[in-house]
Amino acid sequence: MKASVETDNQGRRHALQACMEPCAIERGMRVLGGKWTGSIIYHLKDGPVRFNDLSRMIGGASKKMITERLRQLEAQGLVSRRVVDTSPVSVHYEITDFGRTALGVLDQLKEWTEGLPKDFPKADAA
Amino acid sequence: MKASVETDNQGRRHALQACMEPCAIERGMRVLGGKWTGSIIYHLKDGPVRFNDLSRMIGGASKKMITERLRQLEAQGLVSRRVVDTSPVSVHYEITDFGRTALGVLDQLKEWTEGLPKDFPKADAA
DNA sequence: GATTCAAGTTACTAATAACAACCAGTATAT
DNA sequence: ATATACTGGTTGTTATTAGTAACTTGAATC
Repeated sequence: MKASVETDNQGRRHALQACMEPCAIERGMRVLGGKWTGSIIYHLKDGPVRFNDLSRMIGGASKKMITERLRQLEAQGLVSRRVVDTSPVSVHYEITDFGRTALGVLDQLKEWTEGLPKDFPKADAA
Repeated sequence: MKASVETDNQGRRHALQACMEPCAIERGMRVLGGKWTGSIIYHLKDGPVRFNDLSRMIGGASKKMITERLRQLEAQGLVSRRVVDTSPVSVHYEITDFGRTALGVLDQLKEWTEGLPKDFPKADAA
C-alpha cells in the first residue's frame, strides 16, 4: 500500500498509489494541525475549561482564533460546549471521549518537540 | 507543569504556566503540521525520492508547495537534498536521521486518522 | 522537429490567520 | 456613583500562506 512511481514501456513515468485525495497523514493534520487546535485539545485534557481561561492559557492566540477552533472542534465532535447559568454566564468547554482518542498523537508530538535541540529551529532556518 | 488559571485575593484572574511562547504542541505542529509537510516526510521514509516523483505521489500538492516545504525541511535538517549528475540531472531528497525521529509521531497520526469514521468529517462539520 | 522529461520559477488569486478594538450585560472596588 | 474587570464572544482590517496554471532551460526521445 505504499506510493511509488514506475516507468512504463514507453519511458513515461506514472505514480502508483498516489495520494490524490489527501492521504491519512494529511487528513489527520487537517483535523489536529490547524493553528492552535492541538494546544486547545491538550489544555482540555484535565477537565472542562472556560472560554476566557482557555484564552488566557494559550497566550499567543487571539480570542477570535480560539473561538474559530472551538467551533470547528465542536462541529467535529472532539469538544463539547456547555453554557452554565451563573451570573455572568460561563461557558465550559470539555473534551469528548472521541476527542480523547487524539491525545495519544498529541502526547507523542509533545514528547518529540521537547526532545528537539533548544535552539531549534535555528536562526538560518527561517 | 500544567497551565491553570487562579483567582487572586482581589478577584482578578491570572493564568499560571500560560503558553506565552507557543508551547510544545504548538511548536511541534509548526514543524510537522505545515500543509503537506507530514506527507512529504512520510513518503521519504522508504528511501530517497526524486523531486518530480514526490510531486506525483502527493497528488494534491502543487510543485510550488513541494518546493517550499522541501526547502524548509532541508533548512531544519529533517531532509537532505542531493543532486545526481545524470542527464538530465536528478535531485534526490532523503530523510535524515533527525527526520526519522519524527516518523513515530506521523505513524501514530496515520493510525489515528485511519481509525476515524469513514464519513469524517461529517458534511455539517465544515 | 515536435514532444517529454528534468527541477524547479513566476505571476497572480484565494483562503487563512493575525491583531486590536469593540459589544452587552453583570459584579465588584474606590 | 462611577470606573474598572469580569463574562463570551464579534467586527473590521491587515498580514501571511496556500493555491493554480503557465513558463523556463536544456537534454533526450519519437
